[in-house]
Amino acid sequence: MKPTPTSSSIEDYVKVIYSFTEWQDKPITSTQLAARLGVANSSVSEMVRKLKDQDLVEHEPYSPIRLTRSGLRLALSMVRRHRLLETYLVRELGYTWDEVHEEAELLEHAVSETFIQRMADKLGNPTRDPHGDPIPDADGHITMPPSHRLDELDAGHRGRVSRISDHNPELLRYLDEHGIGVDTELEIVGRRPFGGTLEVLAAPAGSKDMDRAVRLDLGDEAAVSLWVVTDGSHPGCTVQELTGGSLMSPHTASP
Amino acid sequence: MKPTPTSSSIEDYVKVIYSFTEWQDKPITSTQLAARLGVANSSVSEMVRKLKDQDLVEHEPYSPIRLTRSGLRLALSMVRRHRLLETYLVRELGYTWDEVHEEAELLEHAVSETFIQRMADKLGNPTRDPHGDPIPDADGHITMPPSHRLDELDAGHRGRVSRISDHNPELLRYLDEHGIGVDTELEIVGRRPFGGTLEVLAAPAGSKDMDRAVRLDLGDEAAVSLWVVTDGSHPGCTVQELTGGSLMSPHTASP
DNA sequence: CCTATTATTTCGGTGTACCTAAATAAATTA
DNA sequence: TAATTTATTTAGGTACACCGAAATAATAGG
Ligand SMILES: [Mn+2]
Ligand SMILES: [Mn+2]
Ligand SMILES: [Mn+2]
Ligand SMILES: [Mn+2]
Repeated sequence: MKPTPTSSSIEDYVKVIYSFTEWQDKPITSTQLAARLGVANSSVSEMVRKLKDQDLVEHEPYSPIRLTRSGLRLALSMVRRHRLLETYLVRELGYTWDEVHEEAELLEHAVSETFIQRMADKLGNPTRDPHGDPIPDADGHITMPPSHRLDELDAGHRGRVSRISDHNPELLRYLDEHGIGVDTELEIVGRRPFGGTLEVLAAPAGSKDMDRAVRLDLGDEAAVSLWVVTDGSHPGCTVQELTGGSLMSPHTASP
Repeated sequence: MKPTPTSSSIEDYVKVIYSFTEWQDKPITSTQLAARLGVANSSVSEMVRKLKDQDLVEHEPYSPIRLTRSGLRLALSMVRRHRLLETYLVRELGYTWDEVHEEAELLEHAVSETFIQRMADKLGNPTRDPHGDPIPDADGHITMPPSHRLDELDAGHRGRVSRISDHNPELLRYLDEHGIGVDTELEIVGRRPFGGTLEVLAAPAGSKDMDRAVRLDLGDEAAVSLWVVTDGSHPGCTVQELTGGSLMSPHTASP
């Protein structure tokens, strides 16, 4: 419960801890966190102790790591920064969706709260980034569409692409070349068992019937990176991730 | 002569060393460098040793510090980054000229070379920042207008404001409120001796005659922060600061 | 239930960029 | 010139964010 001097490392740790539970509910372990951050396990142990001192995470030795309320606040502010930056880079500076993640990963730690606000205003307060990920608002509210990972869906199902993991630029370029992007309509034709390819029909955003759809085989990496909302699921629920107070606190007096 | 792993500290040191000689020719001393960076003298001694190892500066103990050719290259790339960012913030995100310096001071270390290029393209490759400072082009060429500091000019002289030091936001706001900005026409009416105020007439950019000009007293801090080109001086000389190679080298493979 | 494997933490150590205090060189002044 | 003042460097130490290797806890297999 120290006075919380933040740093880009702390920001990244907290953001990764948050991201892990964004689309499923198991909390992250030390080893998983290390893998995602590209650091040694021992580094995570030390940093988690520090995060706990600063009341950003809950943690008992040898058990998974959970964000506290103020950790969640910081995480959401970083996620907001990251996704707004990605959106800005695409809309205002002509970046493609496979270029933005890396750039945003650094910029998110360097821009001021003022910058974020001006950017959000200029963009009209968008609610989805270029990969379909929801952008938390300035108060920490975030709307999660009820999505399913493509590899968990059976043949015959249809859906609209709601998000695509942005961590592999090559995959993004591949999908783009084959006409798959946010809001693309997909139908699962069939699947080869035991982690083989997934056969899908893809039609551009908005096409309700699959006439002009393209047939495509997707490998495992694509299948676990694509999320869809199935027809007839509820429109999306606003998750009140935080109550009270805006997100700007940790960054108003940063450096 | 090490393989040059750069860092934001190194970038700031080199940039400050460069800036010191941008408008006069004495090289910077250890103490002056420490003062401008806001660090202890001892920190400068250590860092200068490292800069010398990396062939970014020339330095003999107890003597002033000079950039080498590759130090100058790095410095110009940082100055370009800083000034393009300031220009972008004003033109695209509605910042005022007193807000941009601090923001650019951090962003300059975080943006990629791609970001710089896209920004420069969008702005139409500007050659002056919001404070009138010249922006080096991508090859390290920079055009310095033949400017004089206002406090070095005698009564009766006229000139056009070519640059205003951007380090004091309060001063920038003050000058702005009183109608002084880049390209304002100034005439020195008189001065109180011994560091007193300087009395000037100020007319908006473009006004050739001083009829609608405003009378104003400027204190010492304002006088040393304002630079003017006097009527009838040559139009400005392109200084070939670097020959061969573009500036992008140190940043293409940063983190 | 004991053992082997795996997960996690602890320990000792590194590089960067700072700091204060002490030592030394250079420049002034008497 | 000698003494004093000022500038600069060196010495010793801190915080941060890492690392590999060793120790320890948890889990899984027999
Ligand atoms: Mn990051
Ligand atoms: Mn994204
Ligand atoms: Mn800087
Ligand atoms: Mn400027």
